[in-house]
Amino acid sequence: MSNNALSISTWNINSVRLRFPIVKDFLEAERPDVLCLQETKSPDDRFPAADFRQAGYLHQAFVGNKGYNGVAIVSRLPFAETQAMPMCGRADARHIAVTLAPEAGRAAGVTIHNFYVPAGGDVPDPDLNDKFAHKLAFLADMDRWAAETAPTKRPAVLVGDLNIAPYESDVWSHKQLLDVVSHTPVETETLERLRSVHGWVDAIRTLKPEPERVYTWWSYRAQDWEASDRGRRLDHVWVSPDLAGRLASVEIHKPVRSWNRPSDHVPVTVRLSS
DNA sequence: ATGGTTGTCATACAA
Repeated sequence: MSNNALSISTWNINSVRLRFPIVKDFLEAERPDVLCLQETKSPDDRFPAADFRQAGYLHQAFVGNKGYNGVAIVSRLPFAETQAMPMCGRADARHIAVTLAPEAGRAAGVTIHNFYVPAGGDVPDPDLNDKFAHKLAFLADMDRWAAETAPTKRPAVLVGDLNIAPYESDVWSHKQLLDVVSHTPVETETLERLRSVHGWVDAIRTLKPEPERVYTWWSYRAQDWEASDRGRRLDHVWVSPDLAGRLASVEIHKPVRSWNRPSDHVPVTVRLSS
């Protein structure tokens, strides 16, 4: 029997229909048990469900909108239940969760939460920028949700594009990004409090501790993303304390950023041992 | 200081 009880990949795909070919290549290469996607940009009736089934991912949960937002979880392991929460009172497809069924073996009963936090626009002032106000309200909603449901009291994994790079070594220049949305103190402190107060363990930083620089996103706007290497760690994997001892590996799939017609985010894979 | 790119949908807007 494999010592690998559960592998989960998370990836902001920036249009699942446009990028299905590279998603398929990724699944064939890595074969994660579960793939969590953000920014699918697809209404539910146009989600490529049959394509994922053909790739072996029979179990699916997704919510989407036409042209924006959207999250999905596709899996080789069956679900006992699925849930999509409206955040900030809006049904705008920024959260979906599944709990793995008894047939998932050592991974049975693990709940996987997939979040897509609003990017927040350009101006880091909630009074001047509604999108930044929405981002802060979304984080407050996540805090409320965690306080009310205590997700880390049970085996749980939280993944997604949280659109915040919390630590100095999560960005190419801490000093130059202090006023840039994704790395402002109000965001980084709020995210760190949200994570730690509710008992989540940062899986990426557990296995790749500071001060190693870790990025999961590189802008489309660089002439040469790899040469300039102005990245940020916007994508996260958090686990509940009872799973922290089972963290086997975390992989940032940086080469995927150079694949044909890439997303600006790369996939991240976490593996839990039995 | 500014603009740089991408995807979607319709030619603006969000990221």
